[in-house]
Amino acid sequence: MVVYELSEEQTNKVFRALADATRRDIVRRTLHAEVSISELAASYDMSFAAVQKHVAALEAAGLVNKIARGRERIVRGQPDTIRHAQELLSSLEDIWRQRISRLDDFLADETP
Amino acid sequence: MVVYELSEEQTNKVFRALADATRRDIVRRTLHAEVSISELAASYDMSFAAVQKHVAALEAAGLVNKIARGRERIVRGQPDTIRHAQELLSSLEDIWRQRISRLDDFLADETP
DNA sequence: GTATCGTACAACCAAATGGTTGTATATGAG
DNA sequence: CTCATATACAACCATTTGGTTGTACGATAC
Repeated sequence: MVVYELSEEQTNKVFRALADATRRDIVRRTLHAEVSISELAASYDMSFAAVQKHVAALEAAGLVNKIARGRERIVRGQPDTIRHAQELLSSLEDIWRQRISRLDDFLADETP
Repeated sequence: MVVYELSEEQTNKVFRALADATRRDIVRRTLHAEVSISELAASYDMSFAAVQKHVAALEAAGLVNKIARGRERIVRGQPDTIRHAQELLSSLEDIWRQRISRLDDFLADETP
């Protein structure tokens, strides 16, 4: 049930974007409800421009998108991209599980 | 069913470590089978020291560990840490699902 | 023993990252 | 219209990252 393939470069961006507590918090908040950039900026101890850059990194990764509403930009989380990241991690776990089951087979063969 | 809590800093390291194609490949290979650092280094178009640094980043993130075997260091993937990352992503997805179900409730209320 | 292999680690470098301030521009309020 | 708000974006800076080469050292092969 593979949905879409992310390029290596896109995958890098997704994980890179998630490797920062502020950005993870922005993702949480924008998945929970629609928030403007200035509302986000009010929450963090950094400049508006810094928050803007974090949102831009998340947008480039496809983890959020922005829509114009009046003079505000509403940031919305993109659950699909999170699912892509989950699928990649699941595929890693599958590799492990296959190894375990290979080991089980081996043991079943060797110890009759 | 929370297993362990990763500190923010550890979480950063995990996602940062996964934000690189070479490192993701190392994780895949070390989950599949035990591999020495020099075996890994032979696969990538970069110096031994560069691969060593990638392994060190993965080790600091808890995504692999190293054991000594003779003069070799065997690198082994750590599926538990991958599971931690998955749980974090799942918690983000849950936020989204809760929002959808709140929206459903609202619609059920408003449209009798 | 000596030579070689596998690893560790330091020093160095260019590029990317994560923050800042400052300026410009469009929208909404009064 | 004027003023304040929300955003965009450039320029700048310190730190981190991702690579390099070189040196050192323990373990194995011969």
